[in-house]
Amino acid sequence: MLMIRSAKALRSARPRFTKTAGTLRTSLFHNSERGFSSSDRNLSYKERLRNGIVGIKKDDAVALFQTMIESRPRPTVIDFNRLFTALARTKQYDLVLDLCKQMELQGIAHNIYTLSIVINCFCRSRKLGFAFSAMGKILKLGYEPDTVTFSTLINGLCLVGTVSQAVELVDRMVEMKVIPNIITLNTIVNGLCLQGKVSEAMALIDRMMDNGCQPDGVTYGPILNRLCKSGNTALAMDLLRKMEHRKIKLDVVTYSMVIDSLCKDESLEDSLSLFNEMETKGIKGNVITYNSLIGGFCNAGRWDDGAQLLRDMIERKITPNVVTFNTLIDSFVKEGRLSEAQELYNEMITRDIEPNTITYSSLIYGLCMENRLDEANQMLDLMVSKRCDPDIVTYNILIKGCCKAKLVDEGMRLFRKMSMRGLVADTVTYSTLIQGFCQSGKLNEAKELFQEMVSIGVQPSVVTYGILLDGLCDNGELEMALDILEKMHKCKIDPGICIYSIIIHGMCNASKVDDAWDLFCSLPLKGVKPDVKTYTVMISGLCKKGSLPEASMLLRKMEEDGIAPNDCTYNTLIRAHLRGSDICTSVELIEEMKGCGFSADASTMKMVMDMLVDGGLDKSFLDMLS
DNA sequence: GTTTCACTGG
Repeated sequence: MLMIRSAKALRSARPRFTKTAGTLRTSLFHNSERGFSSSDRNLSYKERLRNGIVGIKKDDAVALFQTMIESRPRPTVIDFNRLFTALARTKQYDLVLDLCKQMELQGIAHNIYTLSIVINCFCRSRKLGFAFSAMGKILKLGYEPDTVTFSTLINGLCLVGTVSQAVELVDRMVEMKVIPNIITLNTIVNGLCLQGKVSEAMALIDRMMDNGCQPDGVTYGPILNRLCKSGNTALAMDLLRKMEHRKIKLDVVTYSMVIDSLCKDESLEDSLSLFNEMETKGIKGNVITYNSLIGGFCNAGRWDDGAQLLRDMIERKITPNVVTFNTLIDSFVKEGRLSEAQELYNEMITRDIEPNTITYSSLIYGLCMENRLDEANQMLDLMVSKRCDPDIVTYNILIKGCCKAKLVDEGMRLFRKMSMRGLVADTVTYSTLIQGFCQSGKLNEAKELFQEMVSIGVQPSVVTYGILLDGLCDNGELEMALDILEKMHKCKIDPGICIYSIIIHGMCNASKVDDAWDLFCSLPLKGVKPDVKTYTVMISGLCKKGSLPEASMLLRKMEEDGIAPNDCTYNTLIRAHLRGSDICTSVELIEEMKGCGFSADASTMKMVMDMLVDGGLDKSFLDMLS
């Protein structure tokens, strides 16, 4: 793999940097993210503020505040502002507002900084009215609102989605001779992006640049994110180049967004070259960059390269996390490589990475695919014992596994177990079980379950209806299927082409090919466009009725309508013509099918073999098929 | 000395 080779070459070109365990530990203890110990509480508030209050927890903050209030001489408002800022950074806005009020009641007055913090907290809590009141208080107290005060309020307006008012406020601040700065601009750009107004955001930046304001990485972040999330990867790439051209420093986050977007677009080669470009500039990929790449490789069917990337990141001291392993495990499982997925799970445990619900659900899915239901159930017990709660997806996977193994009663047992654990069955749960009952020929149970979901207010989806109608048709209850179709019309549920295909199929199976044909012909009037499945089902019905010329004509019509036949369409027609001993047309159809890149399926091959044995076909026919 | 803005993975 080219990329990995080049990554290795890069690595050897850079100086190695190894942190010892000792320095790591020291740096950890400098960090105030840990809680306060009892000895901390004996420190003076000044020392505590100085020791660092980053990431302070609620209880510690309240205790510290209490100490400050009781201290004599009183701390200055500046010290309180420090505490409030730290708390606001942990998003505890209500607590900040509460403590601000208490401080005031203790006779310590707000200054303009405190009021800016208060405005920010109100804005972040989407309480714009109170934020503007605080602004009024600033004016009443004779303070002059500055760029920060205005920017904070502008951000508040952007957060509630009134970006036009935010822009008006910029005009107001300019009138008041307060100069907007880069943060004011970034705030407005973000506000525009929140509203999906990417073009306006870009235009604003250009206008600002004309006025001598230089954008930074923050300016473009929301735009780039928006472009990537809306699938405009090419535009995101263009913007990345524009940023480079404008000499804006790019970081790993910026690159990762575009790399992820390229991976999602299945442009793996482009994402790899961007990754290499980033690393060549000395910007090292992080776990998120690697997770995107691993996902991209797995999606492209390059599972082993994905696993190799995991090795590569470990070697480079980029620590994989639960997402890394989940991506690989899920991908290996879906490819039927369960044992490798299980090895990855074991490696997670070895590396002290805690599996989560997604990890276990993937493994349970893998076991279900192999009909290893006992082990799947054991896995469920294992995750519960490890305090990892199964969710509705986990249960849906297991229930589907039961139904697939024709153990629908076992599926019902899980359904009840799940409900007892407080999980509410959803449309997927009910649909799966209804399908299980239908496939076991237990139509009454299927109907009852359908009734139950409707009566408790779980909305059946088109998929649910499809499953039920298919089950009814397959079990000789076409009339009831038609009744339900009627009900769907009455309830204004758009059946969609899948449902019509199922009904047409049911009609053909019930030897009502003429009814099926009428329904088929009425589809355009209903505004529904037949797809390849609808055509194939109808062709199959005509063949069954013995109307081979009509069936062949329908093949031509679907091509005219721009619907490409698939292998199933061809095989259906070929078998029908073989059955009718029309060897000539069969040969023509086979040639045509081969030209489309399809081949004879198992039942066609079986029919050919049988006919060879009976002498109904020449041996040369077989050569043509291969 | 204290206040404002942003972005990445399942």
